[in-house]
Amino acid sequence: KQANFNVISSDNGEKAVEIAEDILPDIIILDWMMPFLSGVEVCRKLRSQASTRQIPIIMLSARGEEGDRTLGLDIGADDYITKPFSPKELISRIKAILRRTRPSTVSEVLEYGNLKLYPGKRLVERDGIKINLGPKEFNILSTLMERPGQVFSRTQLLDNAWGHGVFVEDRTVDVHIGRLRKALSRHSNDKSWGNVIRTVRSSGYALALSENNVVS
Amino acid sequence: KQANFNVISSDNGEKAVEIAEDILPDIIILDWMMPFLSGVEVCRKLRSQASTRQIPIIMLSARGEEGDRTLGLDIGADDYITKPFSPKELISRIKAILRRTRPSTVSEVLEYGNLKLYPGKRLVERDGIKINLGPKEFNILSTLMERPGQVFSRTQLLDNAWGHGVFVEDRTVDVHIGRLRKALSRHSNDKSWGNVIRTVRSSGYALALSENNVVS
DNA sequence: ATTTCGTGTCACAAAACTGTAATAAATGAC
DNA sequence: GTCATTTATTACAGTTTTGTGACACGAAAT
Repeated sequence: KQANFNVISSDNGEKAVEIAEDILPDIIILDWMMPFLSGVEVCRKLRSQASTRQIPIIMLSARGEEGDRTLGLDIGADDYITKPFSPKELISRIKAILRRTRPSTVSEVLEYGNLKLYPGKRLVERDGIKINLGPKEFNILSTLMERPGQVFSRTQLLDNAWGHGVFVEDRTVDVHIGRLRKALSRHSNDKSWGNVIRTVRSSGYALALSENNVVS
Repeated sequence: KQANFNVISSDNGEKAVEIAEDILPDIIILDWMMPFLSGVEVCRKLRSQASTRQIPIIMLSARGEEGDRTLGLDIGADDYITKPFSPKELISRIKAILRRTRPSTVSEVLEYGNLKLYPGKRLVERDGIKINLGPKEFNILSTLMERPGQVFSRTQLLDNAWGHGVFVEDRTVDVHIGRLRKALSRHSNDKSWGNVIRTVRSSGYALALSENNVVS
């Protein structure tokens, strides 16, 4: 919490799995020893299910034997820390993992062209000029900026920006993309303020600098 | 091999471990039953060694009992497939795993001559110049570029680029090939921008550099 | 209580893309 | 060279997909 993560905890393995399936956290810290379901079993369970398979897992253990360590990693944990450990170490390992899976959760700032997005401050700037976005628009842009160039389908954007399991029309994304585009080019006529969101017919949207834009 | 992976195979477990340690492949497909060292033992061996510990493993097995499955996963396999399975399934599971461990190996980009195609970005470049293609054209080119040189019948192209079970005239492919050719050579007269799509009379189409074209 | 803001939908307009058919070219066998 | 086939091109009439303004609604701010 001190490192500014949103933490949900559970004191038993069974519940942990439920929660994980439900809210799909960015990362899971798993204690080896837990009531009902051990860390190993939880890990296995999470790995056996498509929805949770991709979630990074860090295992914590009091025992330091080599055997445990490899078992932990074998079982699909992304990292393994033995107690005692410093909170600092835990945080930096978490960040190391998130840096490659979810840049926006740990980066101070995401940049693309003259665009800057500060995930923590929920702030977007273009050429240093602050830009006002609604939450949804911010989330969409944030998603796009995590993987510049990647095409995201409307459904993916809905999942990422709205949260899972919401019932919203796909086309609603279009409207928000429209608002986003408008907001991103409101304050200048400079060419460098052109459209940064490419629409990919029949697929979705992607971030793209207009100077890179396609010749047709 | 058909999916464009570089494959090395071994017919016994002992050798497999040696090879793995030697060349450090991106992923290992392991049969449960093997002479000398069973798949399980190979898996254990690979997992116990630092150099090979990170390499993803997919286990293949003829037996479908749950016991085996969890044993396979426990032992450190990243995935577990029971025979019979479709090659397609195997490929897609391989890709799923590589996507998170080695994104770059799952063809971030397909290249052919001065052509580059980025599947994730739905983007095509020739000599670095971006080229605008409709969805169907992109799909066709994508299909062709996955196996340069290979001749695809109109029906195959229809299946791949349109999806199975669509009712479209075979000849429609011709038209799209025409559009594709035009789009691919629109922005330059350079000889290197010549036709890259070879038509194979009475068979279909294939990717081919014009300098490779047949002299008749 | 009112205003403001952000959202989600709809409907319609605008764009982009497709499939087909008709016609012209080309290829290859004889 | 002629003929039968097969492919290339073109034009055009749909279709499909996107962009956008309008509007209603609820939550938050005033």
